[in-house]
Amino acid sequence: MARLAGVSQTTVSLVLGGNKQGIVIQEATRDRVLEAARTLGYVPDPAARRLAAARNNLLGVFSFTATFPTEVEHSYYRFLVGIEQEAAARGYDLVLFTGSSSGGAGAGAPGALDRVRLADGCLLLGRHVPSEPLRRLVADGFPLVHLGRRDEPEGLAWAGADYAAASAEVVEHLAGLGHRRVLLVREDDDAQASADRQRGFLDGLAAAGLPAPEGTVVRTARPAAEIDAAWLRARHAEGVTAFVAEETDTGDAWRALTAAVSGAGLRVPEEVSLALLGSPPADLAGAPEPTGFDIPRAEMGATAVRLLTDLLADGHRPSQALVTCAFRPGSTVAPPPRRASPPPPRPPSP
Amino acid sequence: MARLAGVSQTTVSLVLGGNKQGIVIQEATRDRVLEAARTLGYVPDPAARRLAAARNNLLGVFSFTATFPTEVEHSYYRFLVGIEQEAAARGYDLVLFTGSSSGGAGAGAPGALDRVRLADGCLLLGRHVPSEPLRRLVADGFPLVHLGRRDEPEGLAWAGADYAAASAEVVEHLAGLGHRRVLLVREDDDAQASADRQRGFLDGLAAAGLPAPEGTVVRTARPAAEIDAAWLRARHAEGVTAFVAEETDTGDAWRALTAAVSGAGLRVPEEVSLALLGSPPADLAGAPEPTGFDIPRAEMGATAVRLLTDLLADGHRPSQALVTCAFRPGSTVAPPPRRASPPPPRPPSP
DNA sequence: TTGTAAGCGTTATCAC
DNA sequence: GTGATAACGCTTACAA
Repeated sequence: MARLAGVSQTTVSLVLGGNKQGIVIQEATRDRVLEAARTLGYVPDPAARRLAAARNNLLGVFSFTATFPTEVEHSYYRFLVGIEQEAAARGYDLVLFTGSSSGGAGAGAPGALDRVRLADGCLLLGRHVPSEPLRRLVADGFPLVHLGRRDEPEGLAWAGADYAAASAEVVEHLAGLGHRRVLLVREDDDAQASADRQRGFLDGLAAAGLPAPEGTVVRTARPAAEIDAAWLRARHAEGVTAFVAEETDTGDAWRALTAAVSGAGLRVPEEVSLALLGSPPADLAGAPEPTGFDIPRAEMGATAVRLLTDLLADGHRPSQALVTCAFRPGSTVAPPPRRASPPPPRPPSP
Repeated sequence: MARLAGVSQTTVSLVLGGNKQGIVIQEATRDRVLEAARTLGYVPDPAARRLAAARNNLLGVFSFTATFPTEVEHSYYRFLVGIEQEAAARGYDLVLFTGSSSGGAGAGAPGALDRVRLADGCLLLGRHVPSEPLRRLVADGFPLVHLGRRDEPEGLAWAGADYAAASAEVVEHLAGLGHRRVLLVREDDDAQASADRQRGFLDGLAAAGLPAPEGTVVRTARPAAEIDAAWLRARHAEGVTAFVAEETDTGDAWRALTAAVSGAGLRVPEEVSLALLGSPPADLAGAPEPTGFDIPRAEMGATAVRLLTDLLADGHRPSQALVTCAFRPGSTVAPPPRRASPPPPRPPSP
């Protein structure tokens, strides 16, 4: 203990700790403590600190899949960039709770989530955060911020991307170019992110005064199998001039779409326009840049940290923040070819 | 407290905690405690248990550059993959010290390194870890493991890649193919990793019975400027048939080399062979795969964690581990063209 | 301005 | 087997 190096324990705590009480300490004493601490390399024990004061300047990061999966592009890397920066700027260190990594106790393990109580507050990552343990944490008033929209446990704070607005913007861009029939290809799951995109897509259609007949939104669990050249040619023949895919974990929807178009022998963007609600998968890095929007992951991470530290500081009630996604012009969209403006007279095949 | 719900505190701890002592507890009591805990939604406070147990199951990760730079390829990502997995498997959480991120206190800030003491032990990342603060930590017996070889403070444990052996292997591969004159292009710094590669390179030359005349190792601080088409043509004219570059943070050496070769109008591998001691930069992903070796970063991370937890567990003295790098055949190496086998008769330009 | 003492919620060591 | 009781290292009234 640094107390050996001069003064008393209280003083040490006052000097090294926040000294929220505004107690005045002699410059000399202060320096003596600092000096001693440096000499001994003394650091207050976070656990003890947290136990006594309920605060230790540690922010937790908990994800229900490995935080660092083998494949970079499937990871939370971009989020962490922002999280780390913002946390550092605010004087917090990060605790990565590994509860859910393969080999670990597993996210389902009872108490896995409870470990986050070691930190002052915690960031939650991932689509599939189990509700039950979460609910208790929230009920206990433990400061939590989820990365991504999440309505589930009421009162949970979150920082999400405004997929809806960005998706609407893409659709309106398409409409402005003259497209009248636009299709959305999405995953067949219930993720909030997918739902938001679909809502934005439909809103965009509505805003542009375009109809959204049956079949405008295509849900598929296996894009590679269902979205093929024949399918695409059929839709194109029906008068569809633009296809929109959502970004998925695997990027399969977009991959299937581009493959189908080239399989159908159609040129992009001269004959068909393609848009992607998110970023393209890494392995398509060489291909022409898709029109769509970028998910501001780093900014979302930073925003989440800001939300969390605000929560910690003034005990405000949990709030939520929507971060704007930047429109990406890309080069896969153009005005539709003349003949396709109105739906062709030939009756659509059932 | 669950003690209200039946029995005593000790019993609760025994039931809910690990019960390492192997103490036997009545089934009935046990159930009563479990039941009560569930009813009250009671969860042992992790901070308290860690305080009492004098261990907090936290492994530190400290780097002197931001742990998550904006560009993925410049990051410690691959290391973290292994670190996270192994830590999780062993029941440890990770503390990411943000001390060195932009916006933070800065790595140079006094006491920045001392903060790691809040963890049970710490992993050190990065080439340029300052020695002085480190030395004290080591002297105090704080469990530390450096990622990468490091002789500096005696008694520091490390987990490194066997660059020397892998580099030698690459050179011998080249020699086996018939190359007699091979050059190494390396950075002009004093990193251990560079030194190891150079040593392995020279060892490989020696093992193959090849000479290493002056100029065999080219040190350059600005590869892009010095390694150009003219330079390469000159070396080639002198009889050099293979060029080896080390992997650097920026990948510049390799990038310069490949650019110089194509600038000189030489075909790879028909006219010149190229090898890379490490992995190619991400932006060259589309190019033919360089012959060389892969740095087993994830495995290094996992090994480091293993070393560290061993240190924690049985208090063994710090040890070091060398992880083998896998040879990567690639497609940038082939036997040298006939005429170049012996150095050409024409005198080398000075 | 500085020191004293009482917890914070567990775990560990003993008697019972 | 189970229950007191003393740490664990710190913060925070409160006393000096």
